[in-house]
Amino acid sequence: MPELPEVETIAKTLMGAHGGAEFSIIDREIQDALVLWEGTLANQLPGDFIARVKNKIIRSVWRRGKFLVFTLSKDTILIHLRMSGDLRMERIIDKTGREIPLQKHDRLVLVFTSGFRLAFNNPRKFGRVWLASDPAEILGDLGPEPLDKALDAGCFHGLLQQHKRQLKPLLMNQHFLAGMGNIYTDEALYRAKLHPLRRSNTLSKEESASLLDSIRFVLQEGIRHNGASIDWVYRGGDYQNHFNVYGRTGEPCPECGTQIKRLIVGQRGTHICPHCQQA
DNA sequence: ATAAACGCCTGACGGC
DNA sequence: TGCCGTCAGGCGTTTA
Repeated sequence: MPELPEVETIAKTLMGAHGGAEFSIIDREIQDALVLWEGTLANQLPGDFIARVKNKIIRSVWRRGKFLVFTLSKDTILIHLRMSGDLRMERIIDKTGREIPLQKHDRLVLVFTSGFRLAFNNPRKFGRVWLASDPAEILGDLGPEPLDKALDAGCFHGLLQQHKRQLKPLLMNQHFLAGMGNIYTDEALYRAKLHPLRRSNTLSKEESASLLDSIRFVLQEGIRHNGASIDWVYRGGDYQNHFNVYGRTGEPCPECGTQIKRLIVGQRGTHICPHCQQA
């Protein structure tokens, strides 16, 4: 499910920003970890992972691209939710003293001494968890953060010029730019009035600047709405009610009224206004 | 260098 | 009701 705004929303929630301070994982001590599906661990054996996180304290939570990063008193946990991952911070014991059962597809659980636990639910088993002494081991190859002010229009134009690729797959390549996924890429290209198959090196400086502006706009709007909730994977945000093209095949373009068209680009469902976004 | 094809997994949904 | 194809917010590897 999650792209940059959804991961940002989760990170803020785990810092206590939304559901209240008791759901924060900051300064919580990890009492134990349950590895319910071994494949979840990308670079550790279950026994080694559990031993290394036990009795560690979570000092900070942050996001890089679509990765969630927990800095521990020693070592770092990194989580990528991929398509269907979700995190649940919840009480272990309910008010009547009964233990709350784990859910179907819970793959890994961090148990805190505070009486809460963080469950990593992951139906499709695509998501992964890493443990690293240095987070750069995992994050090192990521492209720039789209919301980082150090990335200016001129710089972005230069990056686009370095490739002769279709815009949409390039923007979704995490080595090129970190955090864009299928939805926000479609929305950004629509807002910039650029066709997803346009070659990246054919953009003018003005078009590159407009694209960067559009990327930032849709990401910031996504964050402001606490992300998007779609289908059976629900996160609590409502940005899905503000999509202009994604999932709106056959509906009128808000700008010109032309029917939104669905095509396949880079093996991904892609939504455009054929009038506003000319090839 | 670029991109298509495929694999990894489970679940929802629509058509028959 | 069940079966079947299609689709799904991601990404790595292989192939062309």
